[in-house]
Amino acid sequence: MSHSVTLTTLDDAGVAKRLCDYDILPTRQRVQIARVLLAGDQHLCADQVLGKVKAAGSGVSKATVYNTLGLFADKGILREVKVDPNRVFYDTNNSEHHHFYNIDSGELSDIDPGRILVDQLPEAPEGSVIDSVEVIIRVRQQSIPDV
Amino acid sequence: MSHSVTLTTLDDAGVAKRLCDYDILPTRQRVQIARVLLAGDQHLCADQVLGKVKAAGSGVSKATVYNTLGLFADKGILREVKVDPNRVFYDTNNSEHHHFYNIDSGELSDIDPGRILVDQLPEAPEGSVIDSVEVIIRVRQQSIPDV
DNA sequence: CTGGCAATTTAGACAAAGTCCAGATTGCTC
DNA sequence: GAGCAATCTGGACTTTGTCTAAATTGCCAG
Repeated sequence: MSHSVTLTTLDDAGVAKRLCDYDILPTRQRVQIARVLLAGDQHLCADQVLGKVKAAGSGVSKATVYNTLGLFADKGILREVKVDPNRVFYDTNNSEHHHFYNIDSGELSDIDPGRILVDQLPEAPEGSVIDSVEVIIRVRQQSIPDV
Repeated sequence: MSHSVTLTTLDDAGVAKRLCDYDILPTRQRVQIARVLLAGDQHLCADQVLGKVKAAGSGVSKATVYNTLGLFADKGILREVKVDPNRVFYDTNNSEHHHFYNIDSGELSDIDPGRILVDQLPEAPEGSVIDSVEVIIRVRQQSIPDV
């Protein structure tokens, strides 16, 4: 039932099937991008995905990577995380959870869902409906205390 | 005691004093930028601040606006809100609160602090300390239901 | 098979937000 | 008012992402 399982061992056919499950036509490029993404839980930005796809020897253009990541997010196979004003992260864990963002290293990590609780959600302003709730805990590298 | 009071009637001397309170040397440009910002509670991005400063007939360069907003945020006179990957918002309300972000209109609004509660804050990952906690509730324009 | 058609992909031009730099100004201090 | 540090400036540059028009692909009917 869980769709956030990620297997490094998924072959092209498996990836293609996964895409179909999400109502995505599995073109060659999409399968290649999905293979990179589904190699374990991770938080990547478009540029990193492009780099990894190219490193894997697959020719996929920048525009296609951007289009495809947007498509995947729309279809729900991954989640966009907007935490850094210069970069959108794509999270292969599409279940409900929140994030730590290390402002020094630029790294994103998941918060154990059991360890945080948002209560008393307010109503959206007149004429709007809630789309998503995101909690971002920004952390810094622990500084060495002054002696 | 509250430093988030904003007065449209603040004169240059008042703004300058305010800046000094925050340990900011009140240069001409900084006072002009502060006057725009302190004209009521608002959420502006750098571009909008630049536009307003120019509209007020004051010559201030783009670089200075960016530098100054960063400085103001560092000093705590305003807060950066990173909710949109292409834009940093500066919030003149520097007290603890969270935001609604309307993804259709691009508008940011405050959540009444009494209407939301984050509980059970998790510990930061090994070697890091919490810098800030931000809750963003993304909302959409309520769509007209299909008939 | 083969023509036709829609969806997808592509390279590269473009756009927006923000940073960087080297030189000019400003404002203190003595 | 000379010297010096801080600040400001225009403009080039960078980064992330979007757009466009043309090429490619996949698929179906005949």
